[in-house]
Amino acid sequence: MSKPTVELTRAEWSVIKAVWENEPCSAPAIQERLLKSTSWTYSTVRTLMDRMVVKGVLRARKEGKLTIYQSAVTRAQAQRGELFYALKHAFNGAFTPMVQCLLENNDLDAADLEKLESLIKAKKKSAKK
Amino acid sequence: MSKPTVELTRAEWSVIKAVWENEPCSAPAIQERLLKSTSWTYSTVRTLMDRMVVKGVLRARKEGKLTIYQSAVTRAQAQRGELFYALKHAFNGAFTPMVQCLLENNDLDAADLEKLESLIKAKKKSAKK
DNA sequence: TGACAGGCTCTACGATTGTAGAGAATATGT
DNA sequence: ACATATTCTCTACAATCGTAGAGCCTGTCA
Repeated sequence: MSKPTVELTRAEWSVIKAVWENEPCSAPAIQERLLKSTSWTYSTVRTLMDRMVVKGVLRARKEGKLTIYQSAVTRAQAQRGELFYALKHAFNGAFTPMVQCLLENNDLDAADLEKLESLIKAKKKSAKK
Repeated sequence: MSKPTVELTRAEWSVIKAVWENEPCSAPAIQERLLKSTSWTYSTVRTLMDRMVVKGVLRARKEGKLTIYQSAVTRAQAQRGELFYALKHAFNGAFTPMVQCLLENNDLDAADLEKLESLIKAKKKSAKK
């Protein structure tokens, strides 16, 4: 009953990240926020946001003349969507090769590796229960 | 000097996977191959493949009247591209949260977890060296 | 020699994505 | 009452993506 897998385009990712960090917020606020990274005009941002409302990833409400937006999907949901997309298409759903690819292509320091190990241990415990 | 991050669309993923399993191969062969899953016509597949040549993810050569295709990127390259896209956009490049998300949202059995642990151990060793 | 089959080339068309301008509406300070 | 600034609405447009039809070539088999 929660959104069936969320899918965001590149531009939409920029927007929703800004929204998560500011919500509830207006379109001009988001445009401001994104200026450094994107130099998009108000029109551009607004168009994106309205399309996202249609897609159901943002929600909009009118407050006087201002339109106030907030996210309709959580960061975790969106992350899952993105990750599962990759998992499904690139790795045919195979989990381990995916992690393997991740491990092989990143410079992880000892601390990262420790962290991962403990995550796995925790997972083991909860699974075993 | 290898391709600067590969990006494939959904349809292109289907095609290139079929190519990897058949190359070198002709467009009709790929169409055949994909019929079960997609029921795309020859035209569709051919168009996709030619666009992929332009993008540089396939390579084509003429053999008599037949056009023979093969991949210009490896599976690993493409997987990396997809994964890094997700890593960058959804996780702002943060590795651990990504793995965490993976762990939290999949049913992994004990064997999977063992496998992961040993991957990490191996990585630790090679890093430390 | 004429009908097929298989492959090819060219063109198309609607949907989505990235990007934005023009002009209306409204509030605000003077 | 007016100039200004802010926000909004509407419309647009090129690029990419998913999908495919129409018609041309050529080898082959009766």
